[in-house]
Amino acid sequence: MKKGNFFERVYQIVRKIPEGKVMTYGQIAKIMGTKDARNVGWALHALRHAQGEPIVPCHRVVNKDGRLAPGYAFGGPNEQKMRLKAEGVEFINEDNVDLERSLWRV
DNA sequence: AAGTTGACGACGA
DNA sequence: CTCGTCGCCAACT
Repeated sequence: MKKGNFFERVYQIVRKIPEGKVMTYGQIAKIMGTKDARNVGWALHALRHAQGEPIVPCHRVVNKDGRLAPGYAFGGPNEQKMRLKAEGVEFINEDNVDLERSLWRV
């Protein structure tokens, strides 16, 4: 049994998010069959200093507010917004993604 | 080894 | 709005 199963699962799911779509931590956690949304964020956090895995579009992962944690984003909340917009994700306002349109539904 | 923290979510008060 | 609590897992101290 592998131990990093949890993280790998998170990466696997996040990697398959198509452009112009986003997923929430809770959504990912639920897909994995757990309620551990905060560890999903932790898995992404780990990517910051260890991109050992293939490219993981962590900017497509948002919290329930439709945005990343203020200040903990890969390069700043502004970076996230700019990046998602560049992929075609619609924003409801300067800080919130239009989850109704851009939430990746399986 | 044991306790605390963390890119979260949801509900209650 | 803030505060507290539970859920669940890995990393950090």
